[in-house]
Amino acid sequence: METEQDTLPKPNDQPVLPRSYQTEMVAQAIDENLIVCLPTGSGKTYISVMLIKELLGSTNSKLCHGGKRTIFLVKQVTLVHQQGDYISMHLGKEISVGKYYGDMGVDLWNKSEWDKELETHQILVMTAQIFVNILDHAYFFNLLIFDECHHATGADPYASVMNKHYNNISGNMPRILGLTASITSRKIKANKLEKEMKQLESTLKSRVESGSSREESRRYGTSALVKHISCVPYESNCNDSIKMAFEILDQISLEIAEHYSESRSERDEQEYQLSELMLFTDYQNTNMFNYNEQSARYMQICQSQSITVPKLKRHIDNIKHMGNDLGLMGLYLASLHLKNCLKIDLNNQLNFNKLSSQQLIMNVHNKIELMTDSILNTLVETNSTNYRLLYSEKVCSLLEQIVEQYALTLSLETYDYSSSPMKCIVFVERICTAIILSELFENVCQKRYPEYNSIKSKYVAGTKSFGIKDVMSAKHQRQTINEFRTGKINCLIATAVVEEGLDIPQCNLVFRFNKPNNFCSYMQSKGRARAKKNASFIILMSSDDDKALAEYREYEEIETMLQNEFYFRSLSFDDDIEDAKELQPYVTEKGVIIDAVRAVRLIYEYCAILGHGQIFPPRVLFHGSGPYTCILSMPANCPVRNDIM
DNA sequence: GACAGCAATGCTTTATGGTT
DNA sequence: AACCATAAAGCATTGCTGTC
Repeated sequence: METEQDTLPKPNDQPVLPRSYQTEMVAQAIDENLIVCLPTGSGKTYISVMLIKELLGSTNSKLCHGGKRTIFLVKQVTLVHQQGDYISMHLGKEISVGKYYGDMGVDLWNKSEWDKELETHQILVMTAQIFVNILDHAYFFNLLIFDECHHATGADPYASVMNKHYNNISGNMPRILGLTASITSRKIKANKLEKEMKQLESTLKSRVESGSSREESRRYGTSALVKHISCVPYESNCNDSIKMAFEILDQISLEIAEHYSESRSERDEQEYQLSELMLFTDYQNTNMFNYNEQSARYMQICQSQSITVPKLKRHIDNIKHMGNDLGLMGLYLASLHLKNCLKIDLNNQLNFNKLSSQQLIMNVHNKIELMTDSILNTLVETNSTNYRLLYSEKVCSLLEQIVEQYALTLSLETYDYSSSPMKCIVFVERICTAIILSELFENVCQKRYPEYNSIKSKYVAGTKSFGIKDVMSAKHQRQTINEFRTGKINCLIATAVVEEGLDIPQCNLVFRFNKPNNFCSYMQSKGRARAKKNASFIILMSSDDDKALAEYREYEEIETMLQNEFYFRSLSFDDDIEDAKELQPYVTEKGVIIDAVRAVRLIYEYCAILGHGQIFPPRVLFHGSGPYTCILSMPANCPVRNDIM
């Protein structure tokens, strides 16, 4: 995620110099609880490292002498390692960082074991759930960092940490730092952003600070070129025989639904009978036999329904979806999957099911087999050169774009990249899309069209899924991503797993094949596109889908709002305004009014331009409470050398 | 007073994750 | 591997409101 490109410790690691907005953020975080809102890739984790360093003082003494500890909370287990290593690397050897997650059996630990851990480690990285568990032991913490803090909503462990334990405590409240790129994970309208932001602020008892209105952080954030490509939906392109295949699928779907509702009414009846029977059962003698029999029958029906039939329906829906999204080839590959699946089912699980379900499955299997082997197969064979029929326009333009970009990258490439010059990610919504699309690529690239041969693709998806079964263990995931990092693969097809958590290298080409589910998702996937030069973020959408277009526009609006929001907010809503009002705004000869808040901002911007923030941050010191004086020390490379009063 | 259209609500499906 | 939880989209239902 937003660790820098060199997350893996390298031998020639150069010391990272803080950028001015980072220093500024840290300076503010020392004084108040803060939610840092910066785009992916701008070094949020480094800000937390700096803050940990600043507040290290209170973690030095032993627990019994009033020593406190720093907690870094993350959402996922993989992030425990990733962020833990990052922090540990930047803090140096003398600071001890502990890592904790559920698999270690920490839940079984008692207080004395935790005492030991807290005594030996000053910084503890863990998943939020574990922190909730140990909070009962009443330890003291100086600093609480929430990684990806936009998750702090509803009943999330993040929120429950704040709500349950830090609601009424005023004296021993730790300093809180939230890190996020997107404020909210919900899908929201631009005009609701304000509300969400307030909500998050009140949950974390912090203030949102997004330094991204300044030039410098923007430079380090994502600067990908955004491109929208609208494609004609596949249905309008296909011919009658393909439509027929879809009709068969519809029919099967209908049959399943019928069967389902039929047996559901049967189940309802059984349930009714069962409940009737229960009223008259004395649970001791004669009626017991009836009751047992009835309930056994009921269970059987429940089981046969709940396991196979809805699954089958989902499968069919998936296939239809594939067909519409990817084209004939996708339809063919997907139904091949189902055919094999059903064959296995027929061999294994048959005895579990009721007779009518058996027949249904058999029936569906036959139809699918017929469709796959005779209709689709011949269609694919006879149209083997007809691009437009085999693949949907979305797939076509995806391929075209990749090839185009590949050529471009090759022509621009300098010598420093020994591995693959191109790294490309395609984000899809469903796991099955990822599977089928990668098969499709393989098909296209290796067999039919050698000009696409340079594309080597694999997919990454979550471990748990329904529908098309294809085990994707965490180990397998890591392995695939490693291959991607080293350049063995140059095109990764991924679901939302990759958006958060997994450590993905920078890419110069990122696609949204399906639309993102929410704003957070949009930001994360966009944040993946940040190569040194010529990174593109390409959105594919269907041309008849006005809603999707509106959604993207909405996201872009929110994005710019996030960059500017902070400035407007501090003028109109924050309690800063009271302080600011006390100071007379400065008016230039031309009549431009600069008030206190704006002035501070201007100074920081000026400094950013001056030294790219790597020399010294400006320091502002306030004295007194009523009419106070302010000492401003400018950076060393500023022409104004003396302190300004 | 009847009917159409829009907003709020609830249910299901599709993802993800963590823990046992 | 199975279970739980969350979030959001899509769809259907309900209820309100405005118009004829």
